[in-house]
Amino acid sequence: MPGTLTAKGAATRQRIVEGAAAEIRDRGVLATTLDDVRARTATSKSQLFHYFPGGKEDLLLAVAELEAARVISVQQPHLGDLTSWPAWEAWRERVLDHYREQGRRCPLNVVTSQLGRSTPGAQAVVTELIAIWQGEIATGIRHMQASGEIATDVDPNRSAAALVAGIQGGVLIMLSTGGLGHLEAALGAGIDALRRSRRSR
Amino acid sequence: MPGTLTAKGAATRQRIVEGAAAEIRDRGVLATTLDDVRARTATSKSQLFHYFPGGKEDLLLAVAELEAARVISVQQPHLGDLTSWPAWEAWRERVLDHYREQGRRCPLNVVTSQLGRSTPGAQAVVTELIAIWQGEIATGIRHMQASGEIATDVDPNRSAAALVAGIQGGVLIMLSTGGLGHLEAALGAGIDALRRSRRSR
DNA sequence: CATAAAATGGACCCGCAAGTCCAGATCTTG
DNA sequence: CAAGATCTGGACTTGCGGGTCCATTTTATG
Repeated sequence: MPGTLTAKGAATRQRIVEGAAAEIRDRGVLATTLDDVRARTATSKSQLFHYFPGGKEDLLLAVAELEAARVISVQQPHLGDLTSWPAWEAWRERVLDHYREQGRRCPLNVVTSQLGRSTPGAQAVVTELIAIWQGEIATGIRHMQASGEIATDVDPNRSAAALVAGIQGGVLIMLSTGGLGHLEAALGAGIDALRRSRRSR
Repeated sequence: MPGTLTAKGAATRQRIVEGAAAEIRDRGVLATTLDDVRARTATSKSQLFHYFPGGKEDLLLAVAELEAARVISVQQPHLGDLTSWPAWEAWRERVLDHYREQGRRCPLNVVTSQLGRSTPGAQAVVTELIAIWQGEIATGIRHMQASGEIATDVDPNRSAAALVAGIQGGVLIMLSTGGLGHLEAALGAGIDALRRSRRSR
């Protein structure tokens, strides 16, 4: 492991992580070998272990971090600005569009399900991702409560948790069945519940 | 592959599947080798390939079918009898209890995420499981609509889909974080939405 | 420009686990 | 009880893929 990274070194490291992520997206974690990554990124075996001393596990962890960041960033700027019903709709559409075009490949779920429970590092990545996601949604709910669009007896964290769970499940089901129906239903039901909260008191 | 199974043969086959399922529950798919299964079930290599000519994949598929059946049966008889609010509550408790005690191990999600998208067989198992689960819930909703406990403008299939997605996501998150909060929130929010439907019109 | 650290290439090792094979035991059924 | 199927034991092969090693080249820095 290098003490300090050269500019060239940092570039190579990044190339490896991105190449590995792409390979995994294309062919799955199970089917991706270090040799595949090596071939795709035009690097040598020693480079892989130079930048990821822990071997494959290290590399997978770096990929998981990259993909976790992607999951959030692809929802922006909508996710950070849930301040009106049209904004919620825009976010909803964005999420659906993303998974529609991404089709069968949810890189993060794939990666984490591979090393999910095993390594504490990967677990931390997932936990943080969920926390951020849920936090953004909860902030949106509080904002809507402040402007009187959502009833104040709604628990922002709990509702956000339910919504995140629904999205996760919807994506998971899509990965197996190929259908977007469940994701669409979960998003719709979750947002509808918020929207109707005012009227139901 | 045997043309017909002897009584003894059937027993052995079953012993293998159940042993493999237990091993996977204990140590994960990744860490489970055919030798582990062989040791645990007191069988020989040739027996494994005698009953599962397709090798590991065949065996995993059989395990997936077993676990899928378990997922449903553990929710019975409640899942098949969602005809009153107390019944819904009982079902909810059962699901939570099950995953609470099962802790970090969701055998089905583990198995399917391993070969999920790859093999059409495993995909069929998951698709069918989801369909049955969702169908049972939808039936319960229709029953409650008939007795006036749920508003008639609720789409049973869509609501059931959202609920199943929430449960799946909640379980998935529990697998990574260890917390039951999301599952609990998803179940609570989903049922609450149904319960409030009458009042919100 | 000298020197030490970092980066690179690629040959090599090694263990593991899936899968093969066949001899022999056991069962079924006419 | 005989014959053909089914079942079982376990040694063996094989390939793959993660990980090691070291020689060589490139880069930073005084």
